[in-house]
Amino acid sequence: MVTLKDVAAAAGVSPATASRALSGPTSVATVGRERVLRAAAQLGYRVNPVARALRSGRSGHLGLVLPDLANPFFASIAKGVQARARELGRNVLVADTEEDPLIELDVVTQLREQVDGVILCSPRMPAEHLRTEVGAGRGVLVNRELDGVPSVSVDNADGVRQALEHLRALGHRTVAYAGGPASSWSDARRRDAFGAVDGLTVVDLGPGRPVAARGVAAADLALGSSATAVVAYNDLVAMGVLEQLRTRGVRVPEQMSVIGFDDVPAAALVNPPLTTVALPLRAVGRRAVDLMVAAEAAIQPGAAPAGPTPPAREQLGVELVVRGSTAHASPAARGRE
Amino acid sequence: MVTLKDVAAAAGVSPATASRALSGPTSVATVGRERVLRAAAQLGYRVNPVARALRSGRSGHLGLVLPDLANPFFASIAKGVQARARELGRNVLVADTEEDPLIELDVVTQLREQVDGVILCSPRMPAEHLRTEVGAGRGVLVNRELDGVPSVSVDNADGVRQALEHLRALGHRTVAYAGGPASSWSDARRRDAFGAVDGLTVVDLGPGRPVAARGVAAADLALGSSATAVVAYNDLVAMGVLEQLRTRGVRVPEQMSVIGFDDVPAAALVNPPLTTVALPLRAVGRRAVDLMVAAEAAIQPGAAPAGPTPPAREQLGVELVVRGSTAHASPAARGRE
DNA sequence: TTGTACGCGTTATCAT
DNA sequence: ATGATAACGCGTACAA
Repeated sequence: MVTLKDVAAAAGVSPATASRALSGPTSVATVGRERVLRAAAQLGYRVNPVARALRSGRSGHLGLVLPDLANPFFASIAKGVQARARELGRNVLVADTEEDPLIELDVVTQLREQVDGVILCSPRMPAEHLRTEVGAGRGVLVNRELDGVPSVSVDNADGVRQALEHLRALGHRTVAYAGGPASSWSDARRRDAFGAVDGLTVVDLGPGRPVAARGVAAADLALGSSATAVVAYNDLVAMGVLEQLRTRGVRVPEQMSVIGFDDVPAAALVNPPLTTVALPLRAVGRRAVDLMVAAEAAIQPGAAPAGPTPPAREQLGVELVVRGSTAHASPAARGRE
Repeated sequence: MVTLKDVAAAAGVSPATASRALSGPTSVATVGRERVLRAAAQLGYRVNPVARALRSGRSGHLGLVLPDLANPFFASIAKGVQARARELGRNVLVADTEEDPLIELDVVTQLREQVDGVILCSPRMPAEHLRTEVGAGRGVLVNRELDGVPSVSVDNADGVRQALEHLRALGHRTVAYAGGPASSWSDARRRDAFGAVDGLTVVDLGPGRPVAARGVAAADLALGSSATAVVAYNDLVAMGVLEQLRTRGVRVPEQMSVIGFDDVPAAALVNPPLTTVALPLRAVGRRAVDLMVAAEAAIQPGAAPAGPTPPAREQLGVELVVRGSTAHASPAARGRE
């Protein structure tokens, strides 16, 4: 293993100078810097990140905590985080909480000390824990907002608005909402948005787990109402709705329209292809990384302490993708019951 | 930050004794150990992993390199790796290579120095690079085997056998195979297995990218042959086949049977539900971690150097999950052309 | 069994 | 601009 000392010796300077030449844009004589860089390349020197971390207190690692890696929703975010982190030359420590708030707290506590900052996806833990764990520039929230903590989320309200606008233009007048988990921050935002439309009657199918089975149950509830369209919490639930409607002999979209959220890859593969609100998940992940490094930077230097920039709270735009699961509300549909 | 020195002071012992009391089962007086442990708990002491890493040369981190986090196949493996690592109190550094062999090599090189060992999923890089990068107990291969490197994979041949056995029992005599990437180690194993059956004619649809679009093309090829069933490289390809058959007005499974590989979550949600060879991906991830820590352990102590255990090469069992996309080969099917 | 002292590789401080 | 020196927190050889 070739160390900084070796490089310094080869370049005929002190380790301190070698460090400066390699590390930062600090003041180093151009000529000396040249010699150091050449010596380093010559010897194949690579800095020891552990030693640097011990001395500087910053490992360069980012933490990513999410409820379920196998959920394509979080996988997409993770992918965005990965990509951006790689561009920035930083590594990512990933932890899966299995959707368990206790594991979540545990994992964050443990991870926090190994990384410079942690990106927390759809955290289920209560606000007070959240603030103590990732407050003070040590974390970024995704899909959740909290005073004093930077966050990036999607414009849930606009997604709902677009979906309802689309349905209304198709002649629908009564729409059912198959909501998500009661503890979901995103679901709460969407529910608010549902209340804000006029010209449409909304049937609340209640909260539920974000899985296909919940969609199966929701479909029957929707059939029992006068709704001609169902908006689901996410694509998985929407697929459950689709499946049950088929089982019941109800044709989609002729007799019932269905809209999902997320636009996971499978959404385009089901029959009929799912109309859904596409969320820019990769971009969410990328932005989260950017906010995280910005927050780190804001900690370090003696930046204007009087007016510290308030934590950024970003909201990314969403877009309705119209596929085959929505159509005009037909007389046949209304005549169904 | 409370350090070991603080604990030692509080317990009235030297840092060395405190270290011994906390670290290993080394010789420490029972009474002193008690005092140290209590002081540590009292002060909320937590070892600094970075300092420990610098001293010991081992970070406790595991590296996980995979082609695509958004691919449910790899996401499942990652999930298994996560879970097992957590049980063992180890963290996981994940890197996504975007299916690019160049990025893969780059990422592995860079990650290798930050972790104790790296788990390499479905590596696309050539064998010689592989051996230099992860040889000598520094890595574990998943879905690829190589002399001298521990690995864990699934029993591809048996999966093919089960699928063909199932089809033969249903009366099929000619089966098409929509293979995967030419560079895929798994695909090569499956191809071998196809050649080893008798009583069945196999139509090779050639290699292709493991995406739905490839399945669409493969479906047309299959229809142009005398095959009454299609086996696909993975579920995504199988879903593409399903989609195109529907477009062509060919009923599944009545006129054509379809079998996938992997059993991703979406496989049960398509119409008809996909019969597929389920791979124990979570278990694969877990075993990979176990092999990795075993390999580390084999490096450390002065274990029998004469007979070093040959690198483990594990193969996990697979299971055909029969759903709705396979049925008896019918006269109607044969009369189609 | 316990304490002292040193080193892991790097960077920050303080002189010069 | 550069060099000597200390320190980050921990583990361990050596001495007691």
